[in-house]
Amino acid sequence: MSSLYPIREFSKLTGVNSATLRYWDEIGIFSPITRDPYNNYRYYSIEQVLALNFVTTLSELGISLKTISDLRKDRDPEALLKVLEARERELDMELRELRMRSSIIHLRQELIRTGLKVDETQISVQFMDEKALKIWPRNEYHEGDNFVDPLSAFIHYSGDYYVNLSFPVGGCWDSLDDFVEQPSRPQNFFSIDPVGINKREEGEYLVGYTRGYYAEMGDLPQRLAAYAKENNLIPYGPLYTMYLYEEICMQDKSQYLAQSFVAVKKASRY
Amino acid sequence: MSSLYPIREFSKLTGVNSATLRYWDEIGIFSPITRDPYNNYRYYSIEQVLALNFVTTLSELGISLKTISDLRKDRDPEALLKVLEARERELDMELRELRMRSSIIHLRQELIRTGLKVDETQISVQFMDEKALKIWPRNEYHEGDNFVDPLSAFIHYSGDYYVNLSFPVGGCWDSLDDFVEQPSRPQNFFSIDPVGINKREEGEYLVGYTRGYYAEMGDLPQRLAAYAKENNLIPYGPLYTMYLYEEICMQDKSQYLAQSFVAVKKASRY
DNA sequence: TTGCTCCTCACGTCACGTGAGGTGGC
DNA sequence: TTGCTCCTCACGTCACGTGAGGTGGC
Repeated sequence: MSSLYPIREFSKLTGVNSATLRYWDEIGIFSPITRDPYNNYRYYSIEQVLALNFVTTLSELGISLKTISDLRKDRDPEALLKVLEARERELDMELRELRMRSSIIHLRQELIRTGLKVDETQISVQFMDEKALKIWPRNEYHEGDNFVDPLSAFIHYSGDYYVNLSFPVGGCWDSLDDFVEQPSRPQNFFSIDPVGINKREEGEYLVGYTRGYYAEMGDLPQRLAAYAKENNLIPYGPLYTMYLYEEICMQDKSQYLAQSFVAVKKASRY
Repeated sequence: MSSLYPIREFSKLTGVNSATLRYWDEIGIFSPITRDPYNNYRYYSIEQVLALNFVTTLSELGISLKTISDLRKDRDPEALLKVLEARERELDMELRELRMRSSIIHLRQELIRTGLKVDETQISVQFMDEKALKIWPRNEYHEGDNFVDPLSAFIHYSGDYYVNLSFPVGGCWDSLDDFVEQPSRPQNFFSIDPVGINKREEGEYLVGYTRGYYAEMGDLPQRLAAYAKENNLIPYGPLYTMYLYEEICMQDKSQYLAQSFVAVKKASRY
């Protein structure tokens, strides 16, 4: 005859909180092998460590106590197999989502860190790595529209394009010239999405910053253009604008921090 | 002046349930831009879609509403960065645990599927793949001990050995001969743990089954030995026993289904 | 009057954790 | 008597979801 353990000892042995053991007893999922008839103390046997382990395992797998209780009432390998198969599919989904959330966090951190270490007043030339993007459909503007109109139109239909709006969103113009001409009308929006099929190419970029609400670019277009001219740089390809600080980390809408950049090459000498 | 959306429209636009919007308003995390002074209807603006998106993103990242609310009260890039860094570390842990749970489920399924398709009465020779194991310390038996004693002794100290008891556990003997001699005293326990440093080698195995409670092996040792002899097979290496059906899927303890197997080679002809 | 959207308020959910107030045997 | 472990019962937690009962304007 093996010895019996009162609840606290059994709790230490298994690492399961006594409150949890009482709760599992109450809902009939796992009960002590015997009770003291006088004081109602719970007593567990050593073999119950193994039995308890199945319950904790299933519970840690994220299977509800209701389902576990059903499985324990009507024990059947096929029923268990079905529950496990279903749960595995769910876990697969959860894994994929967790990985996505993790990369969202990573991208946000990059933006904020850039914001923290930057000298906002300076225009500079920097090497930037290749980055996967998802470029959204071309924006259409009507009289009096600002960036909000095509953005909200798109948000309406974003489901159709498999766009995840949790990734950082930016605006892009076909060229620096377009940015100078229409600074509050990006020709496309894009999101920095690791599974995006578009690429922002690696290379040397002309980079500048400005404070202001969405699409309020101040004199940044002019400053970029002037710097390029003075330094004999030829801008080419699209101009991208990202918000480093917005809604989440700035109270004052006029203090959102935008970064704009466009690829450049040295002008040849004659 | 852009148009205003009542709660149901805003809910459709953003995919956030109206009850959730009301709750977020109540706890002060995200409120409509205005209210109708007569009937208290909530009205949201299109720009709020972007603002709401940050809240849902942070919430989907698993950041508590309390933390989000703190971040929104005192918006500061560094504070947000800290929260994101902490959350990223947590997500890393969660990812690792999810992957582990997923492999636990996978291993359990394998055992049950084997049980479902097996002819329990037959001894057979089967090819088995290599498998990672974690072999536990040598069992010590005293007078009158059965397998439960070293098992419970080990469970006491399992934390010291970094053993995860959620993986399927089996017993092993140094040889078929040892199994025949002491069928209820495995010399080691082991767990099928994908990060285990021990290996069960691939090859041809002599396999048999029996019903009974843990360590009640019936005549299985003799049946295995007899089959080997009749078929000119030489068993070598350790004998492994796994439970295909136990506690989780069998009510009747005498009906647990065990599988035992040992590597074999053909005896040479003279 | 009917139908519609919205409102507030209260209660339910899930798996416990925490504490109050009390008991039994050394 | 004190200290200890255990007991039961009730309430709190978190982020909502659901439903009851009521309002305002077409």
